[in-house]
Amino acid sequence: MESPRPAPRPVGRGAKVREAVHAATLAELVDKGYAALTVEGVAQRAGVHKTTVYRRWKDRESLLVDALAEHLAVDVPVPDTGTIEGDLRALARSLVQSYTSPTGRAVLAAMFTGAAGLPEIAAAGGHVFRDRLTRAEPVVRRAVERGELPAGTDPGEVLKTLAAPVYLRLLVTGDPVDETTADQAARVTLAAALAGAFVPR
Amino acid sequence: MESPRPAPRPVGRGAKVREAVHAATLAELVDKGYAALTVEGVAQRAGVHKTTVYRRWKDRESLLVDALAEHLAVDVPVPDTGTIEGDLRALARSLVQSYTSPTGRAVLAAMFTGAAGLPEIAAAGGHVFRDRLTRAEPVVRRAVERGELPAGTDPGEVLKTLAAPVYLRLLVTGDPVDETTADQAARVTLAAALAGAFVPR
DNA sequence: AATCTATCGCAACTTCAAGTTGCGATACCG
DNA sequence: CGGTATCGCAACTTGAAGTTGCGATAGATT
Repeated sequence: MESPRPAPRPVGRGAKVREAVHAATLAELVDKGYAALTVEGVAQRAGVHKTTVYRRWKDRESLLVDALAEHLAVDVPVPDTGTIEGDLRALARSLVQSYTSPTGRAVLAAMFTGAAGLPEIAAAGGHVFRDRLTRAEPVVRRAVERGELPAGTDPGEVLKTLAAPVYLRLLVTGDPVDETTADQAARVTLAAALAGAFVPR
Repeated sequence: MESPRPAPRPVGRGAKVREAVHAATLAELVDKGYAALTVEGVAQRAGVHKTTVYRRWKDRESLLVDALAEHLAVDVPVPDTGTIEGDLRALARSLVQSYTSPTGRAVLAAMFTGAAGLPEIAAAGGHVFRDRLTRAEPVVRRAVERGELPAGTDPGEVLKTLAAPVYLRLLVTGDPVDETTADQAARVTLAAALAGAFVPR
């Protein structure tokens, strides 16, 4: 019990600045892309001076990591439709949806195709993926318990197979991605799972 | 029949310079990565002056595109083992192998995770993928003709499904990629194909 | 309402790589 | 052995990253 105010003045005008800069960062990411994103541009869009940005964030990378982390800090609900087919479809469609908005595309590009050599951002991307995958694993486990899928089916492998075609199109081929893509991914994954292709030999 | 020498002096010492700069570009890509790749660094490693590089290539992007294109201009043999299972396995293993060398990783990173906002490089990456996919389509068609796979099976979808897990691990999750990954991808793809999951509804 | 203090705006600065230019030197081709 | 294209070299411009010191401002405290 040193002082009655452990936080001297953590929230003042600073909160608004922080928010404005985050929003401006994502907006610039959408407009210009990662390579052409400049701190001065972000600052101007946020109605803030460049030095203010550098006082709150160490460098451009820290700013990016912070903005992306905040944008990704949304809880994605895990479906439970009662059948594995419905759940896989819902998961795939949810994945597609999160990357079809302009902001979603920009965030994806920044995480996986923009930040080469920036370990923190790449790590953040991998972490987000792993986290969502872990949270979705019960979908597969429930299906195994219901007897829909063979015992021993590896949840992680199933979900990676579900997500892989979506990321392939987004990052590699550049093909359009829509609900059809999601449904086809679910169809393929379900067929393979039913055939026991995800049970370790 | 204007002049007996349509090419005044296209190949002189220039060829050696070109080769040296290409090699140095890939080497720097491996050592420093795309973000930290500087034209001056490439020039020094190639034993050449910076201006010489700029005389042959318009800018850093052109240099990258050229070096990557040359590195990727190798004909990948299309397998024909007699069974679709053997062919899929061979294709997947070949894909894995091409990205497990240090140079392979560096090239992959430059194409898909390094050159955001550099349309030419991204387009080159997509083009390479599409080309190899087209050249591998006969593998699926032969399997359909042999009666191994259902009639109407979409070759492109099969091959994308085969490649997708490999790219997912390389670009998104960062999981290790080896023959096991390739074999599992082939296993899953084959199971789905046998179940008719690649026949348009 | 007056004041105190952390935060912000501003301008000037350093550093570094991209890309350019002009000129002198050199290596290749005939 | 001479001619010409190519290369080395040095000096330059440009633009963004990141830094520093000082004066101005807004928020919380009394």
